[in-house]
Amino acid sequence: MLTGRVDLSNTAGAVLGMVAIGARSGYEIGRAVERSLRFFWALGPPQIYAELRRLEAEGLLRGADETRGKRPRRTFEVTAAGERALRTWLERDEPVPLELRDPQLLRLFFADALPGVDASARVDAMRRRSERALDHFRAEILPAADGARADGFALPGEVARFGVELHEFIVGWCDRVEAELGEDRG
Amino acid sequence: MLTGRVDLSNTAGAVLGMVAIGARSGYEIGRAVERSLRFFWALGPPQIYAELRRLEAEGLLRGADETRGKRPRRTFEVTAAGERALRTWLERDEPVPLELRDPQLLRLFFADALPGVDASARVDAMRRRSERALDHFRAEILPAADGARADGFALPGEVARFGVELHEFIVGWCDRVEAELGEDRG
DNA sequence: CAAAGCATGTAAATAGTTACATGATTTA
DNA sequence: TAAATCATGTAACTATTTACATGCTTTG
Repeated sequence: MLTGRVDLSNTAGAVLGMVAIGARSGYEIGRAVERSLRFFWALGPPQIYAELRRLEAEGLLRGADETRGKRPRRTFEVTAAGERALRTWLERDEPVPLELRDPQLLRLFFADALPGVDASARVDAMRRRSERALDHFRAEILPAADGARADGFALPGEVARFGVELHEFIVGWCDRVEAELGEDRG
Repeated sequence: MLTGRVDLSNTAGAVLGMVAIGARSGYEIGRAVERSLRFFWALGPPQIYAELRRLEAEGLLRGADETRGKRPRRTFEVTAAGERALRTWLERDEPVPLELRDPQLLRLFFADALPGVDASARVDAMRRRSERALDHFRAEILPAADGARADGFALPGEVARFGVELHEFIVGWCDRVEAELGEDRG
């Protein structure tokens, strides 16, 4: 069907957007996701390939076969209809929730539901996680965002800095809470 | 089976934990979730009821029938095995990722993928969303956390303050980015 | 040339959401 | 007593993850 969806899902928007900024194959999209969207919109290979197939069937992407020997390979580009759909999705202004799903915060929430559970250990795990995340941002995501900036895309850099500052905020919060918990015990 | 799972899922831990801190029925758990976990671990009624059934079948919860007339109703309490499972889950120390899933940040990321898309409008939607969230925290979640504190549970309050400070951070970030975007245009 | 890892995907299972159904209780 | 809302769930659908399969390409 060549008319396409009017309302893209967020995952469809992410995949279409990735093709729009230059990722051609499922694999390239997967690589780009790992270096950019990953921390606020994770996508695994099965989702990417399934979405590519749907978007092509709807006429929002045009696929080309680049099979070599028995190894299948397919590359994509955005059609005019795809660009319209992407624009509509980008500009949509419904109230979208911030979906945070954090097992660590969940454990901390219940840490005093049972006697003898060490809340500080939960907070410490949270802090270490954000420190690891910061390493990853500095090693992978910020450099990739600089690359995007060189290609004329500025927003990936802003979003990457959001990630960095978010984790810095979490580290600071953990330090404050650990100090408080220490006082209560002391 | 009365042996129970060794490894609770996070959703199972959330439901079991809610019973442990005093929510007795599926409905009460749902209410409590809306006033506390919602912003970092959302759970709808179908998940809650399905999980209660599983936890009872595994012997981690003991259910009691309180049907009135034709209206079914079931209340629960944590068994000794349930308490052990909850403790194990609470103290588990695997590297759990921060799963952020934010359609707004996703749109902002791609805002310069197409010409003529207004990035400031995306940032503004983000800021308004966090302002609404802050209203909700002050009206619902912080008071509920104060209630929990009165019952001897301190961590829900800490976690609620995490939510407040997180959204304050986001509001500040949005203001900074909007200022930057304004400069670039001006 | 064997092993490691790069690249491309699929099938099956699990998790989560949406839409609905239904009865009890309170309120206008 | 009609309407609202409280309370309890189920069925069907959608999204996501896990585990696997397979063939190419590079490197020791």
